[in-house]
Amino acid sequence: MKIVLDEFDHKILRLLTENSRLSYAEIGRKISLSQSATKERVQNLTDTGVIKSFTADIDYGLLGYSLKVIIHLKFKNDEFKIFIDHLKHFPEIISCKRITGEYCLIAECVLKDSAHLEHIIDRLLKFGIPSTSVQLSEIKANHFFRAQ
Amino acid sequence: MKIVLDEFDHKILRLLTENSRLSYAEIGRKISLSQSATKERVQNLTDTGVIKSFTADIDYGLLGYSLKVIIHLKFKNDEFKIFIDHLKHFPEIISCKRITGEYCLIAECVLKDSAHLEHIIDRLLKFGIPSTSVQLSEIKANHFFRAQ
DNA sequence: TGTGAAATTTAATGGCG
DNA sequence: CGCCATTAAATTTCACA
Repeated sequence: MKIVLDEFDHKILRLLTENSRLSYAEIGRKISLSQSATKERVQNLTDTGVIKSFTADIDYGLLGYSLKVIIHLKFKNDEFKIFIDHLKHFPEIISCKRITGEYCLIAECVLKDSAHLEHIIDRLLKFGIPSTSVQLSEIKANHFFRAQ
Repeated sequence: MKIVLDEFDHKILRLLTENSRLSYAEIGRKISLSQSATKERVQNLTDTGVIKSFTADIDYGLLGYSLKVIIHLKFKNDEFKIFIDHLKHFPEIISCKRITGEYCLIAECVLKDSAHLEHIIDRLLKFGIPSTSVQLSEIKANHFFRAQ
């Protein structure tokens, strides 16, 4: 199944990716479409699942969690499933994806300092083998890609 | 600098992380705060930078880009800077972070198929050495973390 | 900071091209 | 599908606690 979008839909997706709190009226003005037509399209995009969710990006550094790390995790056989069941006990892990390769999970983790990191690593070692990289800077974040 | 939030702010952050299009009135009802006080707080959270942005998450698979990969990139010396200048010519790369370790950049890339992937890898090889993992599933995505 | 009220702007719906 | 018109709801601003 492939959903084909027109120019209006693409513009809406771009605008909402850049600022998801724009009003329908505001979006409509920017793309020269009435407010009701804009609302209808946004509704369709969410109903079909093209827009998975509207979210806020938070700067955890400002809240005292200035260490952001990427943790790759390696497991024996299918033991990663056990870890996934325990993910809820790792609130510091704000995202986690399963990927191919030796390290089958990749997680983003938000931490106070290196002591906090050590504590998390100790806990992770009960499930698998972690490999940690410190995130230095964010070069591109959730950029909109215009599907052709 | 560390910003300390109270219970109201944390609840607002959680609600907006889960659905950034909630109205102030709706948020206010959920946390038992007037709509104007809620608006004031959301404003403060964005003005101080605690909320970096409001965005939409898009399902590129539904638009024909069903292959999502994580590409790690290795460079000689500081040649990664040259690549960063060319990032704008890689719209398929929707996020890119600088990290510590052998592979100093990690990018999320949205692709049509393996032919598309091959093409991207060929282009990346002009800048550095890529290592690619296919994203299998998203286990946790942009989860809210309640800073203590 | 928070509340409540008034004026302005949006959202939501239904009828029509 | 999109526009317009209408009603309900939300936003914005401000005075006051």
